[in-house]
Amino acid sequence: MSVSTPPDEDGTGTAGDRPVGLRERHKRRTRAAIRAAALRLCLEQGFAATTVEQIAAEAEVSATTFFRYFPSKEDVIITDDLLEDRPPMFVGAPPGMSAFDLVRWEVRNLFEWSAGDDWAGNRDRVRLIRSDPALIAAQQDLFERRIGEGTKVLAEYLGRPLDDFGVRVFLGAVTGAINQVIDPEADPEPDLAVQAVMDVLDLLERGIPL
Amino acid sequence: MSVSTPPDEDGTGTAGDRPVGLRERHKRRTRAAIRAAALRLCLEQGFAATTVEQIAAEAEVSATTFFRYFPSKEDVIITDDLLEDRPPMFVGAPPGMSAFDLVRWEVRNLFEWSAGDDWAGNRDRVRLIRSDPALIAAQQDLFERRIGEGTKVLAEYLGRPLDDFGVRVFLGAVTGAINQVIDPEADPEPDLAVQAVMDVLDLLERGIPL
DNA sequence: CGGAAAAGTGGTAGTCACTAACACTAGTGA
DNA sequence: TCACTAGTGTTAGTGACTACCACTTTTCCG
Repeated sequence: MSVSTPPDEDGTGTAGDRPVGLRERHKRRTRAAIRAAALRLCLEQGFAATTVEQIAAEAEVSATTFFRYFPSKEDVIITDDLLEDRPPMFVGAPPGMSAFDLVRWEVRNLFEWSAGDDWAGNRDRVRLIRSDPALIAAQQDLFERRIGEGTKVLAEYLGRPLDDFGVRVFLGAVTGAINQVIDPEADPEPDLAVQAVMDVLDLLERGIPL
Repeated sequence: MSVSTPPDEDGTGTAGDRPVGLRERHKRRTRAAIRAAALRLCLEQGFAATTVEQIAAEAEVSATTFFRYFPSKEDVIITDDLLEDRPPMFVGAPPGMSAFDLVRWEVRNLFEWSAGDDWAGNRDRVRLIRSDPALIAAQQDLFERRIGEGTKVLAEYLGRPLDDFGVRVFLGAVTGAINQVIDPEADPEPDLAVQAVMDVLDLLERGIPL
């Protein structure tokens, strides 16, 4: 059992579900090429100093095409097809856990999952995101949206009404705390990050002694 | 004692500290005029659909001047001179409180303070901010920055090392939870909002029963 | 009081993210 | 093989924001 292997994302097109025609294959390759070009250029020059035109040129497409693949300049960096294809948070968890254990379970899964992928687990990418306020904001945004979904699932799991006050407070507190702790980490050893998150959860569960 | 009266912001220029020359007076009036124009137009047409040129025209200045007063289009709405001039969070609190009581104290002060002001307490403004993702993001940003300052002050107040792990977790949790609760409120009765925040703090202090 | 310095303003031109419309090409499915 | 469709490049445009320059007004000081 455990976490299933992430699908390949490198453009070979052996993964997906239904149609693996020439067209589909080409699209995946282009998408990956744009991502790679963006990361390369942004690491060199910084995100703000890199223009969409440059990225497009490097990936050998037009700027228009860039925007057909990614709705914004930030998106090319923060987006992550792997996570996108994942079910919403907490879905598929074994029943009967406490809210805290449920989060622990989800966090562990998340890290395991992304660690196996070239893009999602890419250290340079993570570092890049932390280096630019626009990227930080965009990621925050994405995070928030996921939490919105998570709230409903969590409420259901716990047998509480949707949009339950306690559930909202819980998730807000957990994610807020995690954000504070994960964000300023200089060197993002993945294992260290997981440990920090677990420490946060322990602290919140037992009550913060302040 | 208690909270001091907010300075006037309406352009009469009887408030500030040192120089109340013609120039300074004019600047305040212009600043207020731009704000008013922006709010009026954005409430009518929505924030996204309102251009800086329109706002500038309505306030009878050039677009260039607009950007001399406000660094971005969002800034004209989310910014708040009152809060800007306030000391950082937690400064001036009576000693010896717990972290939770300290936050309660700060929140109460904050609400009292802003309630007395035309701009900071403006309901339309609050509603407008909630209506547009760009404004929400910008406000979040401002909030985050304030919390950064607050962390240091809080650590010092509690006699802990700066950037203490527990302090960071505490503030992250508190603000994250508050965000979740305050944000989706349809009708922002100020007193209701305060009550919600207090409920959040109680919940976090006692431990969330989940 | 008068005149130089400083501060504020408008206009022009330019960059960059992003969108809409159109014509073109290449994979797809019958 | 032949229409159909999806993907692409080009062009033109909008809107936020910046840099620069010339002009006016306030302030400061001898």
